Amino acid sequence: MIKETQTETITGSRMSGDERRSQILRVAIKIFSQSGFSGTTTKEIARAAGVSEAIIFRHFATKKELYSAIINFKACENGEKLLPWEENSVERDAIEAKDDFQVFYNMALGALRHHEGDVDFMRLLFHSALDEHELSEMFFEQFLTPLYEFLGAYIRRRQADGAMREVEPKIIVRAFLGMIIHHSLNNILWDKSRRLLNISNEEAAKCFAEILLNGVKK
Amino acid sequence: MIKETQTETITGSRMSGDERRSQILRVAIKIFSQSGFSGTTTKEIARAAGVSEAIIFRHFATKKELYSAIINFKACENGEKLLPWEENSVERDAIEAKDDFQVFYNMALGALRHHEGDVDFMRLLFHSALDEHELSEMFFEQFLTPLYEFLGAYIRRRQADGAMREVEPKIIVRAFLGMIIHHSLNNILWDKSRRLLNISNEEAAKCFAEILLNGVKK
DNA sequence: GTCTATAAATAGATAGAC
DNA sequence: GTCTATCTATTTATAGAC
Repeated sequence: MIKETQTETITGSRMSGDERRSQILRVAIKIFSQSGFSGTTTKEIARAAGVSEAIIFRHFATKKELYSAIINFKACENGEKLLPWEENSVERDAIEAKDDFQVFYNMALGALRHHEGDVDFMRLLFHSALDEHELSEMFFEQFLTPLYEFLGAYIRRRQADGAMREVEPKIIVRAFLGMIIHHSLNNILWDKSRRLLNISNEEAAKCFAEILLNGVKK
Repeated sequence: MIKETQTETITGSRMSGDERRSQILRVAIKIFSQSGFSGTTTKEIARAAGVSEAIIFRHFATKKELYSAIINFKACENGEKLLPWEENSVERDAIEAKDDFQVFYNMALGALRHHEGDVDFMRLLFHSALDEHELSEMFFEQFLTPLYEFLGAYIRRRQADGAMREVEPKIIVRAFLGMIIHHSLNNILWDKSRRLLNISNEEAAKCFAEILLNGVKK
């Protein structure tokens, strides 16, 4: 009789409470990201995690609590490396040196790689945005807003240097993020087979950075 | 006793079959766009339409059929004015005259206005993309693909004229659509109160067109 | 064309044995 | 920590009266 997990590799012995909790969360992220909150059943999650539904409800009081717990789990998983652009030394050097291409190229490439490597979370983010779940608000407050301020501040400095045209920096940021996020969104949602456009992350980052910088240079 | 519709203005007399069908569809679009397919109940739709659930199932055999019927309904509602860029005379003239700014500005402005005026359908489109429903595939085939070809062809001509740099046209299209769609997406999903960036459609279209055209000009 | 009432299926959540 | 069995609420869908 199959009792042990079917999707996880750890088999043979019973997990500790924390291990099981983490495992359920990892599975839940995948399932929720596929079908959204209301499209996902606790039964599905239980099956994918290789446990009974009752176990789910021992670790999480309600389905909603499980969904919300994903936020913290992800936050911990990423350590404190939210706001990645501030910790990356290549990025810091490029900013220091006012090497515009390196700043924008590295940011684009980092984002594209991150999106590609965590499609599940990207989908979860869009689901939560449509559902108006708090996860979406947190993403906005803790990630999007700081990013706009950080990039906006850099652009403002370069405008003061006379290196960029006097366009509202936030609009420039939106244009740039638009290229990047929309490209990832296409890859994830509509053009999974890359029929419409099939380019490497490196090439995309290079083109986007060039278009933007030529677009705003003086 | 309240029997007549609570959300529709036509009251007093009983509707014809077709009228009722259309009314249910209009209501369904709104509700589905808010909560997605699995997040929406037929009871909700019935209540919002001011009819009993049984009526819904008289007009549509299943909930899924109702969801799918939205596609045709929208297609008819838009008449044959899909691919709007090919029918707009201002747009045609601008293309004829090779007035790049007018071409890109008008396209951006038209799209932004359209998104703003049909938020429900935009949300529906994203829901269906995450759900991998056929509506999303149709959008890709019938709208996105032709748009890439159309804009891509224009860019190719301008490259042949020596007016634009030799960058893969599809990448340029993606960058441009990215600015536009991501801007609308922000307005609809994350920045509904416009705290992050509050600009008119005209200003957004102008900035995006300028950034793109300077970005790719020779 | 519309309703009330209800069947049938499925969802989330709990109890109690091991 | 995990299971089987079960309860309750909700949801889709149908029947039959008006």
